[in-house]
Amino acid sequence: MLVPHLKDRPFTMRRYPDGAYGKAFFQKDAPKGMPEWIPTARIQVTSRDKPRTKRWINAPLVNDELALLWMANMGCIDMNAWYSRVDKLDRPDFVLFDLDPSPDVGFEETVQVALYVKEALDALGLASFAKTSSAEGMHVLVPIERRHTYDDTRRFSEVVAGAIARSYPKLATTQWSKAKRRGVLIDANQNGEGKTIASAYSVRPRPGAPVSTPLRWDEVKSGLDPAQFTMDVVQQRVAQYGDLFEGVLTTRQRLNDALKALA
DNA sequence: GGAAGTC
DNA sequence: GACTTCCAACGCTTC
DNA sequence: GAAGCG
Repeated sequence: MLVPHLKDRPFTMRRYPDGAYGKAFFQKDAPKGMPEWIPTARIQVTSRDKPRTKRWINAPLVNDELALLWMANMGCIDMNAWYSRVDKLDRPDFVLFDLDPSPDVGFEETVQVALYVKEALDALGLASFAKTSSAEGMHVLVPIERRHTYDDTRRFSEVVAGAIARSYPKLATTQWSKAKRRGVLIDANQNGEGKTIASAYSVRPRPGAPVSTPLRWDEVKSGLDPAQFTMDVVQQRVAQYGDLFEGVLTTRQRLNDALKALA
């Protein structure tokens, strides 16, 4: 279920060599010694040194279960990949609404904001898909045609997030600075080239090992508990429902009309 | 966890 | 030989 | 414009 959501996307390894609670580090350039049967994409990324330079890296592509197993064996727990695929790196497959509760609110409020996001997207005629992200957060994905740029998707999510924050100021915010933030952050800034998201069905390195779990929208309601989605529970869900995120990979929607309606 | 750089 | 460091980087605010 | 930060 997991592999299709990683297929052909530059994969950023997040390794926990000392286990889920030890020090972790990111590694986007394929380590030497990675077997040749794991394909790579030669891509250019910006480095963080003072004069921002571009450098070429070999990004691993987790395209089958054996590659996924190899990553797990390298200490990867959450599986992080780009929003776009290697054949069109600058065209993301979806817009992400990353919902992150501040310390003053919890999952209950996050669920409510997720419903507001869906409501707004429904009004724009856009189908969306929800999953738990970590212990407290939610991800709402809007699959799109590969015609829009990351700049398009970021501006779109900014507009939608801003509208929701203004409509529900007690509950939702776009305030970046943590000190001034109250309520659930709708983080539009997570839409950008080179940014990654923990995929559907990723296990999180947290107590209880919760899984980022695709949900039916009718499950997104008061009382939903993200901690209930343990690995065995999610395996049962997959057996019962199949991949609730299949639509993310198959739905193609145009943002233009929605953007126009907002302009 | 492992390579590479520093003493 | 032992110890340390490196394995990412966006776009906002701030100075 | 560089640096700090979530």
